[in-house]
Amino acid sequence: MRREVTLRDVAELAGVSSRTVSNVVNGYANVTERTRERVQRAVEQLGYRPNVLARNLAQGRSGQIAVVVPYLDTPYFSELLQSVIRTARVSGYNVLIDQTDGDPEHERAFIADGSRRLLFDGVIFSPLGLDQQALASRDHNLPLVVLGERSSDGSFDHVGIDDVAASRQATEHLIDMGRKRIAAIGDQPYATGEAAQRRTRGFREAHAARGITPREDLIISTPRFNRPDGAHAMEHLLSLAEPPDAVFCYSDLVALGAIRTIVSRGLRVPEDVAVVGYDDIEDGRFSNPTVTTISPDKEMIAATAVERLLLRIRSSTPPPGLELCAPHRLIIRESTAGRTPTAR
Amino acid sequence: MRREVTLRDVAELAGVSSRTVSNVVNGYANVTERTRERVQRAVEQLGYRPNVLARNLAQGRSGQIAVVVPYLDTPYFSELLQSVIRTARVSGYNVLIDQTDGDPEHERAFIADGSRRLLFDGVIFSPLGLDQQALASRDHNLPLVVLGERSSDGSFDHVGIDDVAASRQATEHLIDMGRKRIAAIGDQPYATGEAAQRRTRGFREAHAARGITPREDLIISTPRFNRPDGAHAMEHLLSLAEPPDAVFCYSDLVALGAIRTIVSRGLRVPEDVAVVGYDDIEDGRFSNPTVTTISPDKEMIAATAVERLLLRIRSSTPPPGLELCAPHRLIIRESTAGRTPTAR
DNA sequence: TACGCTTTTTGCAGCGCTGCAAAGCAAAGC
DNA sequence: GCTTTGCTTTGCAGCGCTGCAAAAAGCGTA
Repeated sequence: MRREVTLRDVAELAGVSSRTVSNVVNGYANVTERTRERVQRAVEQLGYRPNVLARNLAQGRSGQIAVVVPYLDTPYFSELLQSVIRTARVSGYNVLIDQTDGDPEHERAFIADGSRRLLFDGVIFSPLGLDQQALASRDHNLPLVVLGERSSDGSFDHVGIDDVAASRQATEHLIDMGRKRIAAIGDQPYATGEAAQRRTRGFREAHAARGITPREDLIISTPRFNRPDGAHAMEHLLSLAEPPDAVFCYSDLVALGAIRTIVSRGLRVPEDVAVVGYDDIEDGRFSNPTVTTISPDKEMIAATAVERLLLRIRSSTPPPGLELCAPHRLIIRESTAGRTPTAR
Repeated sequence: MRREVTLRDVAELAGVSSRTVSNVVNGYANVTERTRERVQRAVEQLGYRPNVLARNLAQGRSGQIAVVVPYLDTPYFSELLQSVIRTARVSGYNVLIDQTDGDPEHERAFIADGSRRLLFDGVIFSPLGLDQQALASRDHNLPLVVLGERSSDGSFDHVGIDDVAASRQATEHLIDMGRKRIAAIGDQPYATGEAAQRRTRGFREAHAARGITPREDLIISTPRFNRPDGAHAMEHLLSLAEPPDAVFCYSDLVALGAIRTIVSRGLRVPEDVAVVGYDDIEDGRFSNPTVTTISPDKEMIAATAVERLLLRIRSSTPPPGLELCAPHRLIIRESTAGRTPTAR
């Protein structure tokens, strides 16, 4: 493997200093057209490519941002990641992705122990196993934007949607269609379940607003928000003496799992049990039945997260940590409204 | 922000040379216990963390591998990526992920133009828009493993399953359950559609093996393998004078889209139309009905790809490019077998 | 022609680490 | 006592690029 062409090689051929070549390559101002052309020609002739590693070291930055999510195969995250990658690319950043499996140690390693620090200039982080306190004890020099769980403590930005309002809206939709026994699947009544708890709060607020008392035995906890969890929880609910006639699920995956259980018991959605999900993943737009859901504006969440992170990376004095709220809307589909002739 | 602690700082405190500290930090042999301890203590006292950027430059490698896929939100890829990340991590590699949206220019940039070269030591690549020829004109110094499309030209490894055999098996299953008019959704009769063409070949072979002539108008091309494509193709098929009574779909997403269309027309799966998919993504295990599918051994594909890539990275003389075949099996579910619990 | 000012180009000193080869040193052999 | 052998430790020269500050070159004006 022949030695790589360096700045110096180009400089020699073009008859200028290596610093000038660097200036041309990086598009700095204050280079005469004549010089620029000469250098350009030498660059092409030698097939010069900047050495990213050397540049990184000299600049003390890597041009990469990391996105850390619990599970990559969760459609919500992969759809979100897609937008993050596109947005970051526009600003010249590569995206380094890692999944933690929700393991607190692994999550901690990413934002605290600095072993990989410098490999990325900032992190967009979706915690699952780390509580507020662990999050606070992180490396404070690391620009950080948090998604989903945890609210900001002022030292980082948090991007999400208004979970309480969204959940309330979803629940009110079920109440308003005349359902009397509404279940909730996905509560997580412990330190790391902030988002789940916000959704439960919205669920309760909706009941309160309509003057109803929710049945506590219909609020089901699940360890994660995936299909098996939903299927399992629904089995339990259907085995009750007075099973629910509607379910608010804290993710579309949970909803799909629940629907699967309902249908395989020979019951109908929405006639026997109406179902609302959360996240608006593509699955829910093509399932049978299609799933009514809370649709967060993922594009905006991704764009906002990247934008805030780059701002943090670029500013010498860290900007204040903001609580940023993206819009959401309730999308009504078959799982609460009966079948329509053609899929949409 | 205080200056980072360097090797030299540690060396000074421990009273040894910086090279020795380096040796200790990297766990090289031939360091006396006494020295090791002394250095270790200094490292901890100062909170020293190696500077990855500097190490990368000095070593001329980055410790990262890139995985390039067309679409991150395709469950098949995100499930596969999950395994790749886990496997790579064990060997001390970070995974840099990028999606190309199937854009040939973008794909090319990754494996040919070297602008990001050095940022990763090797690439696991799932091409979509690049044909065999474009693939051949890549940077041959870049260790490469290809997934899915394209077979190896001897200069890189290709990992996949036996598409022809799998497709044949899926189609035979439909024939053997007595279906007469079997459609195929997902053919791509152009240079970049190798995998699709292999599946079509298997589809034809199955017919030939049973002495049947497939109806050409039931072989439908689709630009991609996603839900909308499947839904759309199915609409066309159902509008035919003699619509099919079975469909072999080239991905589970296509199958889910097709099923959605069938069901929303008031027809039943599998009674009116039986459906087989490909990939065995989680969606198909919880959909209504669940989807019969070809299940590639994703764990093994991921493990093999990473293993071969690391081998390439580590060897000075490039090993021969192999054609590696992971096992698969046909998993029969409701979409070809009727509902399990309570039929409706 | 000289002077002050702006624009362009240059030289050099690192960034923090590792490869290489030589130096140091202790135990073993003559 | 002196050389040989084998393990430890060291010094130094980069890796290829950019930040900084100073030098050089233009340029308009006195």
